[in-house]
Amino acid sequence: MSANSRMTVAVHALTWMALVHDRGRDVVTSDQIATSVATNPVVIRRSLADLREAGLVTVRHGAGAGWTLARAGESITMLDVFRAVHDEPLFALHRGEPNQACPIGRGIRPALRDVYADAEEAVRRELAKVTIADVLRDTLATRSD
Amino acid sequence: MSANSRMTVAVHALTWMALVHDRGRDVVTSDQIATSVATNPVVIRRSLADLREAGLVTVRHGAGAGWTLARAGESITMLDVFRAVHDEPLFALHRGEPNQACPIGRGIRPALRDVYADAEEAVRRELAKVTIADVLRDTLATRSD
DNA sequence: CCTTGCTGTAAGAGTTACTGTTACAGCAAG
DNA sequence: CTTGCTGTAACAGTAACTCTTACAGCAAGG
Repeated sequence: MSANSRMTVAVHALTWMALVHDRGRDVVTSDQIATSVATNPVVIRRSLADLREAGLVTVRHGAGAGWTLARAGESITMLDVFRAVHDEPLFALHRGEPNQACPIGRGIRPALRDVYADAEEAVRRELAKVTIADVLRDTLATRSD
Repeated sequence: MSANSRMTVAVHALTWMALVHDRGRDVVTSDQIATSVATNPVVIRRSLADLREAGLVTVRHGAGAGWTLARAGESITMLDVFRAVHDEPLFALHRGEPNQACPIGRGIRPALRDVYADAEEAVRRELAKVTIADVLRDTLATRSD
């Protein structure tokens, strides 16, 4: 049950933007962020598009275009990012419909949905405790990988 | 960040085995389980192989071969199943190494690892609260899907 | 022994999702 | 109008998973 790295890329971008903001610059380009993440600018733009839809960043077009944090890093939580990039649940139910002639096949999906919902809610509670500012602080406090 | 359904299949199999056990039968075949899950017996055998390695089920070979719950449903938690089938973390870090010349690229991975570890621990705590017997009860209490 | 029925596992096809990349139209500041 | 960056489509490459077929291995019971 592996996961993609969209969450990681989005947090990386926001953390980088928060650092740059602290240093006095506000508008940054996808190219600059891509350099820090070491990926293609289009990947970053796709990620920032999700964050823009969630209201976490704003974009400016035309000459001198680029991205800006919509809120201070202290008020953006990991949960905000999770909500912005995650569409699918952490745990998947059966791919195909189980045998409805069997009592287990008939009733297990709602039962599992409840369990999975509780587990996912626990994740959300945990992610809500951490802000981009926290991640930035921890990131700068780290010396090595 | 979708997830595969290995967890769901494994829980389905165990729940079905618990029901059958309550009805007096102990040894079941992958073919019978596959009928309830509505999939191929090999998929079930692969899943049960994980559960066997985790000590949750035992297998018998030869004629009259089949699978048996190693413990009562009351003492098998969703966390046990999670541990048996999950090798990868819920949240993935960067696919490629971020730019080490950048302070964010250098320090963000350990920072994220901590956050992700806390979130995953929250999931484990939640899954530890639910047993196969609980799932069986909820499943049988459900009338429709 | 030897038949029988199921497990264990390899191998391959089909599907899906994501990443990385190229390409190009659109936009607005100056 | 020039310029630089965004927005997005399109496509290739990769990886994981499910499903299926195929077949060797094993042990209980005759």
